[in-house]
Amino acid sequence: MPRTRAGRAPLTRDRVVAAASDVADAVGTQRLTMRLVADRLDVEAMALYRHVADKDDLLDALAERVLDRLNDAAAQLPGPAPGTPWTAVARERVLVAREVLLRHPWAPRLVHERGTMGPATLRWFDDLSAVLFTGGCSADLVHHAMHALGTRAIGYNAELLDVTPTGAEQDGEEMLSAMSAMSETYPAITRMVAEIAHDASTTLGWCDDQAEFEFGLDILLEGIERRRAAGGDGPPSGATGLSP
Amino acid sequence: MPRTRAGRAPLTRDRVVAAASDVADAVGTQRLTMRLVADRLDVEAMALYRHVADKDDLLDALAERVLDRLNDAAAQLPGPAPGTPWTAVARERVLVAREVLLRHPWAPRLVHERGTMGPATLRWFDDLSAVLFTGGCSADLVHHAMHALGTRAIGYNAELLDVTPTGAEQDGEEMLSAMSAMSETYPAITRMVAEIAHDASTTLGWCDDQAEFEFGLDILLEGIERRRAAGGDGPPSGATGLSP
DNA sequence: ACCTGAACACCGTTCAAGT
DNA sequence: ACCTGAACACCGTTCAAGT
Repeated sequence: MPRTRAGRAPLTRDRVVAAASDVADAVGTQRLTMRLVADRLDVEAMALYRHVADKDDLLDALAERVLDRLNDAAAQLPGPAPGTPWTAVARERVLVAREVLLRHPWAPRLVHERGTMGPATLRWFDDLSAVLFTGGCSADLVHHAMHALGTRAIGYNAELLDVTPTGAEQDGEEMLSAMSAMSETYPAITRMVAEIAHDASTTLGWCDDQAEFEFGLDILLEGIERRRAAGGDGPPSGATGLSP
Repeated sequence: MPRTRAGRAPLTRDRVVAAASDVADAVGTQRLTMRLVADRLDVEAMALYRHVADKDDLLDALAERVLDRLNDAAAQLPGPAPGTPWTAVARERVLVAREVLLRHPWAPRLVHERGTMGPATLRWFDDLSAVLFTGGCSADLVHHAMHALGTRAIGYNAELLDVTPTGAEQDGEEMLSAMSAMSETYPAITRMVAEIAHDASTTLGWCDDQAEFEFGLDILLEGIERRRAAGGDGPPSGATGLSP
C-alpha cells in the first residue's frame, strides 16, 4: 500500500466516503461538514474535492454505500427452505434491510432524501423483484409492490426505474446494447419493464405517483378492516376486548 | 392594524412563519435562510429572533402550519353519506391530506424530518382516530393503524403520542387536570391511550417501533399476495395477463 | 419596545501556490 | 500528481446601539 511522504495512506474516493460514514455516525448527517470529514482523514477540506465533486456528490455516495451494506446482508441470508412462500422470503429481506439501516440512525433519512438510483439500489430492487416473480406475481404487480415495499423498507421515494443508464445515448444502437447489458445485471427489473411496456393497455403512464400511493393505501385499509372484522388487534395476535 | 413609522405592518410570529412558507415555496426548505425570510418581510435577519427562538423553532412552526392546512381541508370535507363504510371515510381523509401536502413540495419531507407533536398534528390524528373508532376498531387496532396510515399519509415517523402536554408536572393533581383537558380536546386519542393502558396485557411497550413496522409490512405482503392469487394487477383493476 | 449594525465563528468552494 | 493556504461569499446567531 503506497504512502505519501507524511506516512499516511493516499486518499481515495472510498476512504473519503468511509470517513463520511464515520462522521455521520458521530454527529449525524445534518451536522456533517466537509471540514469534519477531512479532519478524520488528517487532511485539509480542500483535498476532498479531488475525489468528490462536491458535498452533494459525497452524500449520494454515502447513500449508495448504505445500500451496498443492505446487499451484503441480503447475500449472507441462507437460501429459503424449499416450499417457503414468497411472502416469507420477501418479508425476511425487508426486515434485514431495516435492521441494517437502523444500525446507522441517519441512514433511512439519507436514503429517503436522495432518491439515487445507483447500482446498489438497482441490485436491491432487482433481488426483491426476483422473489416476487418467482412467487408468481405479474410484472404490474411486481412494479406496484416495489413502490409500496420500497417506501416501507428503505424509505425509497423517487421515481422507481428512471433507469436509462447514465451515459447511454438515445440513438438506437447504443440503447439496445445498454439494455442487453442491463438485462444481464438486473434480469428481474428488465423483465418487469419489458412486460409492462409490452402490455401498455393497463399502464397509465410509467410510475403514476398517485396510483402507487393509492395502491399502498388501499391495501393498508383493507388489511385493517379485515383485522377489525376478525375482532383482533394486530401484531400480538391478542384476544382483547371486542370493539365497542 | 398598527404600523411602524416606516409604514410596515409590525412583525408577528405568524407573519414570520408565513414568510418562511413563501420562501420555501420559492427555493425549497433546504435553501431557506434566515436572511431570505427577513428579506421577504423587508427586515433585517436579526429582527426575526424576537419572534422565533432560532431556525429550528421556525422550521417546527412551519411544519405545524402545514398540518393546520390539512385540518382546514379536512374540516371542509362534506360529512359522509350515512352508511358509508369507515374505510371510505378514512381513505378520503388521507387522500385530502396528501393533496394538500403536495401543494407544497417541501412539506412531506419537512413534516417527516421534524416529528413534532404539536396541536395541529394531534388534531389530525384525533380526527382520523375518531373515524376508526366509529367504524368499530379497537383501541389497539386504532393505534397500529395510526402508525401505518400516519407514515403513509403525512410521512409522520416519530413516536406517536408522547403526549404529556408540555409544562405538565408529573405530580398527581396537575397530571389529572392535564389529562381531562386533553380528553376534551382530543377525545379519540385519549380514549385510545386510556383503553390500551387499561388492558396492558396485549401491549408490549408503548409504541414498539419494530412491531409497528411489521404490522404495516405484513398487511402489505398479505394484500399483494391476495392480488396475485386473484390474478389481477393493482390500481387499474385491469384484466391483464395472468402470472407466469 | 422593536429593529439595526457590526461582529463572530462557522460553512462550501475556488484557485493559485507549494512539494 | 496530490495536497495546502489564503481567500470569497455565504451562513446562524450575539449583543450593544439606535430610534
